[in-house]
Amino acid sequence: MSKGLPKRQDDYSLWYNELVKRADLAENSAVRGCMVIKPYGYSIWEKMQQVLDGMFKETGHTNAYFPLFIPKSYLSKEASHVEGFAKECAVVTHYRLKNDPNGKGVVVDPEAKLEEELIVRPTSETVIWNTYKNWIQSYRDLPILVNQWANVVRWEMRTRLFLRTAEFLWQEGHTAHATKVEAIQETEQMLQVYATFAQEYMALPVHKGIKSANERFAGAEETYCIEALMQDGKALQAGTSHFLGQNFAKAFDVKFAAKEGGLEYVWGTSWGVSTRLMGALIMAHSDDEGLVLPPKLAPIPVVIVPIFKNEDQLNQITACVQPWVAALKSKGIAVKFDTNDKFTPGYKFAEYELKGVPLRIAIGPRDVENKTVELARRDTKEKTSVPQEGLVERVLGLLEEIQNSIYQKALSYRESQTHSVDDYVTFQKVLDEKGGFILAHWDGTSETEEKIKEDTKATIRCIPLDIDRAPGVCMVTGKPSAGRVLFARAY
RNA sequence: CGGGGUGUAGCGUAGCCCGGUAUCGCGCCACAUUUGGGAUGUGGAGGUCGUCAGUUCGAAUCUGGCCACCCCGACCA
Repeated sequence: MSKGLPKRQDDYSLWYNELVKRADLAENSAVRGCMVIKPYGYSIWEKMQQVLDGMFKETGHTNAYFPLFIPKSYLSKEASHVEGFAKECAVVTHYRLKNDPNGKGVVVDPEAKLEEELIVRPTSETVIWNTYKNWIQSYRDLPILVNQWANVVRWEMRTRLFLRTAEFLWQEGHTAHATKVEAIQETEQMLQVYATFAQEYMALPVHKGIKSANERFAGAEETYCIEALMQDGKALQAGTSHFLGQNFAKAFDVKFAAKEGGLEYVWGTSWGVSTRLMGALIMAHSDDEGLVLPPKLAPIPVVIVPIFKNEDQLNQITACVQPWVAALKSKGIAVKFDTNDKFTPGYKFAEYELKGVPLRIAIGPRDVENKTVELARRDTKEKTSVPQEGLVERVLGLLEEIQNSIYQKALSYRESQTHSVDDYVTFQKVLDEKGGFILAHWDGTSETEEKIKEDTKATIRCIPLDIDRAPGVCMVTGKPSAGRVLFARAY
């Protein structure tokens, strides 16, 4: 049947691509590597933004906006930063077009060459620290707690909808502090914000941890991250929070007069999550029938499908339904009452399943007579006939239960796909046969990490902060290890 | 960026080897009958064959460039 999705088991990445398109989340655009986020997909992103923005404000941050373009010279001021991003920058070299002398459209006007090229921001540390230099004179100006919602461009060689696109949407927080301790606290606080968001809203269990030196953000002293496991056994970095030390302050000469006297460099952090979270959300929960969305992020948490043969029947159903819609709305739950008669109920059932609507209520003449409705859960595919009495409370309870149940399912999947391994042979075997997270000992050197990556394609996702770590010996070199680290093949 | 593959109506495709302007299904439009798991019938509309150039009387078909997408690699907060 052409209407069915490809099966996850047959071809996971085909399943993912098809699901993103068929559920109307996004599609490829005419521009290489850049996607069109469609209304349904964008409304999920908006929900994410709304929740995250609230959490940022709650922790004292305010939004601002910095330029899309960064003078080329800024990027090179922080040595490791430029090294990390130089290979994937889009560059603006001219500012004007003119009519093609051969009469075919327009060409770049060679006389309109920029004195200094502009980089389309791959991230905004440089332009922001250049600005902070002017904002900061004294300890009284600190801390600065700013976030921006923006688009950035990284010229990736191989792109995938939501997971890696040449242009993507994200938020980037950039904070400046008087002390190292305070900056580290900020970094850790925002990591916790991300972890809370992932777990409580996305229903996505994540490990909090610290990146190894190899995987650290270009220009950071320490990179904290949250790591999630997808249904194909691959890991996905879902958010990062960087302690920048004084690196950018030094690069852009940002100093402040300390309370105790004397000039000191400012301490910085930056932290971000992107539309990649959409990819995580899709891959973590969805099944062969389509999307499975957690109620807290679903654009349509509840849909009511009336079943009717004529206007009379629809009117009777509408009379039943209207009070429920109003009551749920007053509790902050958006309900779609789909009275469209161009599609059959069966078609609608399939469509809302594809789109991941968490809870479906069907009501027809039979139900009107018996004072019942049919409730269908997207996550478990359970259908039950229940009395109309107390429906609103039942729906509220069920939404909460679905949210929890999706999380628990993802959590138990992750637990079942997490293995502790002590020797390198078993490590490779588990990786090939099962995938998932592997907790193993590592001697702490970049060389060993590099060797493991070359041998197995697995990387250290993080040095976990939320798992008890006991010393041991490295599975590769036999040298001492401070504790197990989290390995996986990753997106 | 290297290797492999693909590009024909909104979507999925046949035709390509062996040149003569295009097949089928889904979807779309109209009407009728339908509506509790992707309805049925009848009629109808819709195509610069990715794009640019070349060969030819004639190109979806042969040749070359370019573009995009998919898979594998390299790269990748």
